[in-house]
Formats: sequence, structure tokens, C-alpha cells
Amino acid sequence: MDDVEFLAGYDADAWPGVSVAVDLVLMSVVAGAPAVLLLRRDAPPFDGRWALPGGFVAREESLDDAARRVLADKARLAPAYLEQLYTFGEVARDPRTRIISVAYFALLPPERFASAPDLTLATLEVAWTGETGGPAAVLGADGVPLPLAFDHADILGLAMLRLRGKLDYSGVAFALLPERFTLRALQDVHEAILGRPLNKPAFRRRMLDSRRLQPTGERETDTSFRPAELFRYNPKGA
Amino acid sequence: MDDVEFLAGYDADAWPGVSVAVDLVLMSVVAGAPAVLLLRRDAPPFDGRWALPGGFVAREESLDDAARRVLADKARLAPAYLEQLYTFGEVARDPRTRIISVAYFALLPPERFASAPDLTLATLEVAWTGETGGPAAVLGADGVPLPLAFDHADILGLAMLRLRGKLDYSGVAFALLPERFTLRALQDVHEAILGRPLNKPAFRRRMLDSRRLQPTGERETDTSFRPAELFRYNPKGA
DNA sequence: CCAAAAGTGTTTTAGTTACACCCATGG
DNA sequence: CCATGGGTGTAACTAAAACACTTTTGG
Repeated sequence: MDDVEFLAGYDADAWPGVSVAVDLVLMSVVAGAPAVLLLRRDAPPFDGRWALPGGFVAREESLDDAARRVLADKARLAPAYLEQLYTFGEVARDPRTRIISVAYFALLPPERFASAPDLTLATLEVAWTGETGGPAAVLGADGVPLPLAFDHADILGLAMLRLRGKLDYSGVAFALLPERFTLRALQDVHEAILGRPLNKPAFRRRMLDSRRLQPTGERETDTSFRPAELFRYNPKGA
Repeated sequence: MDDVEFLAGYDADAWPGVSVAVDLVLMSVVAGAPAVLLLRRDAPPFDGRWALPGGFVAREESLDDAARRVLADKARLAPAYLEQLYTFGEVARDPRTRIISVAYFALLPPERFASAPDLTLATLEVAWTGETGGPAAVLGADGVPLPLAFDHADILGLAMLRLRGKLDYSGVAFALLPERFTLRALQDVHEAILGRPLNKPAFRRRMLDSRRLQPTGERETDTSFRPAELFRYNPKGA
């Protein structure tokens, strides 16, 4: 059944009000590249296309609670960082009926994706065409852009912009790393998000001067060269 | 009738779904101080307290359209700048029923408030207690904080934070000035929003170097001293 | 010529970038 | 002792801030 056929039989007036949903952009940095969690739709509309995990907001549930619940239900994941992104409310953004979507922006270190047992979910590399905003393109494993459902390309573009914008002054990068990490790993995360190389000594000093890194005294193991020191994130700023 | 009495007779289950409203923070800079448009409520809940203009989102209307309509309906004003601020969705934020509010942030030069004929609206000076975020306090003409309705103090606090945050890199300040303005007037707007004095030569150069100011060649009139040059805002950046 | 505010030039400072180098470890 | 990446010092550059100064107008 394609979308035209589906919508012909859909009763748009079944629910006369406005429905509210949350959609989640769960991002990470996998193998040096930004990644986002997408689910493949198996029903119209947009059957077969890729979509952000989402769900309706219950009457007795706050928006933040709804976002956490949807992520737990659909992907069995609890985010390391979560914030509201933007609310998308164009009348025709969902062809079925009027659905306003409150988009949330979530982060998780790549290791913790392993705890998701679901087979229907896919983690995919992302390439942002719109450097200055605009919709984002998501590339599959073969490098071919994936078809996205609804206005989810716009949501993804805005999420990437938000991630880049908050990188220097907020602690978002630390939500993409394990509890203890090296300065090199932190720099790799920054470079993946910004999409450009950074100067090592400058980056190092900037981070240490920010007083948000707590030295653990411990060092890496299993390196064939000098092991780097491990740091911990200190949100308060030492 | 007070709130307790009112709520006892209110049928919270009359509408089983979630309602969506927009609330507008219309800000300006009046007489060197930030100001915001508030309406005095004349019905429960929060009877007699001050509230942001707001209204429900219609089924066939986008969120942005709803924001503009509400501002036109309630205050006969069209904003010079409008953007979505944040969506407030705590379950009990409205004591009547579940209402999710999409807050919008609007700006208007003070002269254009004069075109608002409504007698029920009030323009008031604002003092932000929460410098680092948190709720805002609004001071009346007598310097006494006004009692605000719902979670509108939180919305105002966030709006002020947004205004300050976007001041340097975006054109929001120009939405608070007439079409032609002097550098001094522009600096006054910046100082009012930031709440601190700025260095004149540094400010002047920063603005001229930004290439967003278009010299008109014209000058002020009716000054008792050297008249300043008038500039126009150039959004593209020369 | 005086007052008042517009407008400019020069120095200082702070923060970031770039580059070169040394250090520690495994093999 | 060599390869590899971790870690550090120094100089150059850039952008902003501070300050003193000159200019232009009305009275």
C-alpha cells in the first residue's frame, strides 16, 4: 500500500484536535564520524523510509518524560544528555492529521549503543550538506543517502547545528565519551563534530584551562607507545 | 471567585487530549530599559495577575502563524522580529487542564507600541534577577515586582537569556530601532539589554567592521550639538 | 569661544594559533 | 635505539579594550 492509497482511506477528522508528539535525535560519534539513530518505517505513510524514533505525548506526562520514555520504549536506551531542540508545527508536516512534534536532542557514547538489543534499529553515518543550516542528508553504510520520512531531514539539520554551536561552551562533548577518556579522544570528538582538524597544543590548553577536566592520575593501557593520561569530566569547573 | 473555587467547578476531563497554545514574549527597549508586553488577567485562574499574551493553536494553522495571529488579536501589533523560543510542557503548568505552550520571542521598536490602541495592555520595565538563567521578575512603574501568572516568569527569564545571547552575532538589536538610527542609539540598545556600559570606540568599530551597517549619508536633526550620522541595517552584510 | 556629543588614532592586553621540540613507552 | 604518539614551551598573530584626542555643531 503506498501513501496515496493509504491516505484515501484515512479519516483525518477522527480526532478533531491537535496531537503532540516527541521525536528524538539520538546522536553519537562512531568511528570518527557523527551518527544518528534511525528506525526503518514498516507502514504508511513513508513506508520503507527512515525516521527518528518518536511517539505521542501522554496526557499525564511532561515533554521531557515523554522524550525519555520514547527512547526507552523504541530503543531501550537512556541518553547521557537530553535537551529540547525545537518544535515543528507546520500544518501538513504529517500527511495523516495535525501533529505537532517537539524534537529532542540526545547524546550517547558509542559503546553504550551495544546495550540496545533491538534488531530493527540502525546506526548510520551522517553527512550534513547544509553547513549553514537547512536539511541534513544521512548516508548509509554504502555511502548512498537514505530517504527520510516526514520533515526529519530538517530536524536533523537543526540538531547538527545545535551540537556544533554548543560544543565549545557546554559539556556536550563529554556526553559522547566514556567516564574516563584521553585528551586525544576528546579532540577526536570535537573534530568529528566540527568536520575539521584542530591544533593539538591549542586544543589541549584550552581544555585544561577551562577547568572542566579532572585528572585521574591513571593512564591508558594496551598502547604500543606512550600511554596518555585519563581525565574525568567535572561539570562544575573544578 | 478565587482559583480554588474556580478549579472545583472546572471539568478537567471535558477535553481528553493535550491542548497546544502559543505564548508571546514581546520585548522592547523603552527609555533605556528592557520592557515586555503583559496583559492583566481578569478571570481565574490567576485572576488579577499579569500574563503574556497567548492563545490556542488552531487545527489548520502553523505555530508561527498562530503566534502572529495572537499578537495581532490581543495587541494589534505586528512584530519586527519573531522566533520560536521554547516549548513548556510540564503537566501542571496550567491548573485547568493539560496545556502545552510553545513560547515565542518577538521584538518591536518602542515607537511602534504607540500604534496599539488597546487600553488593557501595559508596557512595563523588566528587571532580571536571574543573571544566569532562571525566572525573571518584572517591575511595575512603582518599582514593585508584579505578580505573574502560570510559569510566565520562567518564560520571561529564558527570553531575556535568548535576547542577550543573540545580541552580538545576530541582528536582533536592529529590530528594536527605527529604520534609520545613530550608532549611539544602537549602543544604548545593547547596553540596556546587557545591563552594563560598553566602550564607545570599541563598539563603534565592531559595528562598522561587521559590515551590517549601511551609511545613509544623512544626519540627525534638532540636536544642540554635532549631529550623528544615520545608518540603516543591512542584513546581508554589505 | 564654550559645552556637548560625534568621531578617530594609538597603545595595551588577552586569547588563540602555529610551529618546533622534548618525553615516555613497547618492541 | 627507533618508531609512535603524548605532552610542553615559545613566538606570532588577531581581536578586543582602554585611553586620549580631535571634530563639528548650537548657542
